[in-house]
Amino acid sequence: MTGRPRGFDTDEALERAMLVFWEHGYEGASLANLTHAMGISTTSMYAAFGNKEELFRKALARYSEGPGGYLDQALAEPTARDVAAAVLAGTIRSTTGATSPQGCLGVQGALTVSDSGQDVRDLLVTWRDNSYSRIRERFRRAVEDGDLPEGSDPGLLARYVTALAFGVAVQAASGVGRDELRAMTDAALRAWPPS
Amino acid sequence: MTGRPRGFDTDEALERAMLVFWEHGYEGASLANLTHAMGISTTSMYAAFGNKEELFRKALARYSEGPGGYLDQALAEPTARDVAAAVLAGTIRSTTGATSPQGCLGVQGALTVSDSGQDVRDLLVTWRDNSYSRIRERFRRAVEDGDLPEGSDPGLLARYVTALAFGVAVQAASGVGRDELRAMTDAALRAWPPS
DNA sequence: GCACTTCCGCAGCGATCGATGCGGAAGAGG
DNA sequence: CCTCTTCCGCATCGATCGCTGCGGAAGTGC
Repeated sequence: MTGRPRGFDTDEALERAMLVFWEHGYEGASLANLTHAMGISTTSMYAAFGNKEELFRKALARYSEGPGGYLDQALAEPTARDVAAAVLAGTIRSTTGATSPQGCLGVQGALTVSDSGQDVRDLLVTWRDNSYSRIRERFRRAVEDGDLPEGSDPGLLARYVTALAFGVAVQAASGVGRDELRAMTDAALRAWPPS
Repeated sequence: MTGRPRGFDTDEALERAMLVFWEHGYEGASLANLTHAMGISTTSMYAAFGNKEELFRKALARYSEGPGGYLDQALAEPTARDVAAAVLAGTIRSTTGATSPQGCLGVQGALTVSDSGQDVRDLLVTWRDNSYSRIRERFRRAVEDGDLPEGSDPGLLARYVTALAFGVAVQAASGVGRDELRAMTDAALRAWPPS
């Protein structure tokens, strides 16, 4: 038997949940907030997503492919400079959108947590480290290609780009505007690559 | 009449509370965590500090004068380059200490909050903006002094330094080591000032 | 020693946290 | 229409949240 079909759109509900987590963080978003925004009851949420932590994991995955999808495209840019520029431009666009929360879910989702939230904090630490590692590997390839000066440290350059990106995310979360951040990263990139 | 004197050291208790807020954030630190670390009962905490939010405000003030005190000294450096270098060095030292929590209280204390924590979030937004503004004013003076090239944008340079500092704070909170961050900021400063 | 003030441990406040059990409603297959 | 499966609104769970009233203990000034 097939049974009664679900009465709401799972993707739509997950999108709404992602936005709430993005704005309030994992622990700052209560189930009441989430289910209200998703338009479903707590029962339906548990049946469809498991529990709050699983919901967050799925929301983070959706974030990575949606608002955070610029990273994939940035890594495909032809030169290391273009990669750095695309990462920073994407970060600024995503963290200062007019129709979405300010800042980056991967940064502000769970930078600090209570004793019971350590798993989610670790998840985001891994998420940020994964972003760093992918950029570092891309720069390593750029060195091999002769695109970056011989002897360049891919790890150092990736730390630099991610530090700027995370710094942008913090400032965006504080309300700093898109144009001002863009002017700042433009200036930083004029001195690319740092040595 | 004088009455019975307080049975604990207020400064010591505030120091302990600051460390708990630093590690877990404002909302991630429960009263049970705080009072246990402070070694006092909730009653004593309320009598001495008012309530949780007031305790946080006092802890933040203590942080600004203690672990965050490097900013004052950095602004007194003779050149803009030295100011930038001292800000970044101080940030790294403070966010990667072996005996204190990783990261920066002003960043991770309340980057995102629940509905009831907006006041504390705004407090930290103001705290970060104040740091930015002081650096900007210092750079403005550096331009007047001829220490920075004519036409330099003090606001842009201050955004750059604070973005790096906040980026360092996020990475330190993720467990990135002191030496690696130091190498990164050293490289960034070799291209100072960005234009 | 006495009177008086303040401190602080205990117990518990109402509210909210994440998470569930129950049972009628709703839709699918025969 | 009937049966069976699934969905989901309602009520509520125990735990924890920030916070406070009570009252004995403790220390101070006379």
